[in-house]
Amino acid sequence: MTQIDLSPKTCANCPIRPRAICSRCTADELMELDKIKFYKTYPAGASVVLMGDPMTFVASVVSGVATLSRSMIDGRMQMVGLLLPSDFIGRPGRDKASYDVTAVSELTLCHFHKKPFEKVTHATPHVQERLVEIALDELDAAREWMLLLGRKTAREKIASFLLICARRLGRKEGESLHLELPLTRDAMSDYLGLTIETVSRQMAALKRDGVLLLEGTRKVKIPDFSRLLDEAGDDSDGATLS
Amino acid sequence: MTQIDLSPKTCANCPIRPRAICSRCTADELMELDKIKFYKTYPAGASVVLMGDPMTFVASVVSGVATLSRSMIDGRMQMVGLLLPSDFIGRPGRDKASYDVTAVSELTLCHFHKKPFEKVTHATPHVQERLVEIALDELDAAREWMLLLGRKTAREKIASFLLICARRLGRKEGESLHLELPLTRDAMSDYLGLTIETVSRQMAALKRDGVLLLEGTRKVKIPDFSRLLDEAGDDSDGATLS
DNA sequence: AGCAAACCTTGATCCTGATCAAGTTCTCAA
DNA sequence: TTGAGAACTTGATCAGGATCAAGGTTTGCT
Repeated sequence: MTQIDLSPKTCANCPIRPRAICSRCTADELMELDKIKFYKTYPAGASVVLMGDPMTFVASVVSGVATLSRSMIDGRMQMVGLLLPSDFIGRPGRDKASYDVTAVSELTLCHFHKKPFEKVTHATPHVQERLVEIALDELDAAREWMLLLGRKTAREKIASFLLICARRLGRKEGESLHLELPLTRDAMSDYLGLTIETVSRQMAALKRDGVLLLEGTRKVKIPDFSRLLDEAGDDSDGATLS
Repeated sequence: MTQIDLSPKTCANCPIRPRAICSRCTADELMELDKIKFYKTYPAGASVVLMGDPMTFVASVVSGVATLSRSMIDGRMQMVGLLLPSDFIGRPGRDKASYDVTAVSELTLCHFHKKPFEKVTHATPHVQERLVEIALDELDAAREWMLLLGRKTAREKIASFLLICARRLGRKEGESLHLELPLTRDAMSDYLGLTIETVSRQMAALKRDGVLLLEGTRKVKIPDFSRLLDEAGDDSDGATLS
């Protein structure tokens, strides 16, 4: 039997393997998945799929950042998903994209042809369970996001966004938390249902008030995490960093 | 073997049976589900579960209307889900509610104890598939809703809400479409991220402009469906009623 | 029928975030 | 190194929807 590489890098390529349930896949199942996968790299700004396109694959993000978005006929758009490395793209059982997928930085995806992927997963209960779990995670995120879009002030929206980023991308450095924003101000405005000017102004306000420090435009330091939690106005007791 | 009742009424009680895939459940599976189910009726305004509560059941709506909502410490809240008869409540594999569930009218649920429900579904691929499908449907709805919350004007929000209601609850009567709103103005404002006053004013404006006719406060007639579609500003080609 | 409470409407005013309009700072390629 | 375009900031003004306030209507209970 061929040796299977279970190192983190490979692990991240299989949408089923992340979050430590890799162990539940048999070597045969992993080999089967490895046979039907292929990598593809998109330049920053590239469109991966457009709403309505036939979806012939599922994929997982190897590196880079992608966004999901929906738009109106007149061009107004709203980001509805943010995809970071190890995140899953795709709707098993659906054949059309119901939103646009765009690379916001150079993006490498590990694709799986959809038909054979579904064949592999079809009869594998723990994989189906994992797919339910992925969908429920996304649903929770979407609903948290709805609260943000519907009821939060501009300042709270920015703070909430920083919080979300900090949770996934933040690194503790002594007392304070260091992170590199994955989005431009423009993309942040699409995320938060604001204009770019408001994003810029509120970032400046939070900086002025000592909630954050900026190094250049994308590098952010959070001196006091609980202060940021307050600013975000969240109810969730997520006082912890993963 | 006991006779199984496959009439629509019973069918709607099982979260797996709706949408015409009942046929994929064997008689044994249906019997197993029937053993672990129980009905419960909640008065209008009752809280079904609160965020953070342990969730010991999944359920499906038999009659009435329920809402999912999230709130902030200071009381601001956003509705994040609207549940009508045949809709599914519950997060298989999760043990805590991540939002509040409230009965907005008298509500009857068909509950299934979660543990045995998961046992029944665990080894049944077509049921797992159905659960993925349910979760993806909710996700699509949530993302559509995010576009509404983030980018639509008050008038567009109202029109979009009427559209959603019309699709699920509307009845053709000659040329025009008749429907009874499932929510009060107050609940509509929570749905749409508006205040009750704005909802009231925009309903009045749409009435004044001939987009709708009101009979009392909840009965709505849409004389021209395509007009409503325009007002909603949607991109989706959903020009059809189910 | 009569009353209270919930629900809804309408008006006046205010304020947050959008829009319009320059300017400044990065980034990166030649 | 320099120049061009992208990304970002800042200021002035505007407007959509929130807020405050009052009154009207419906519903349900006794």
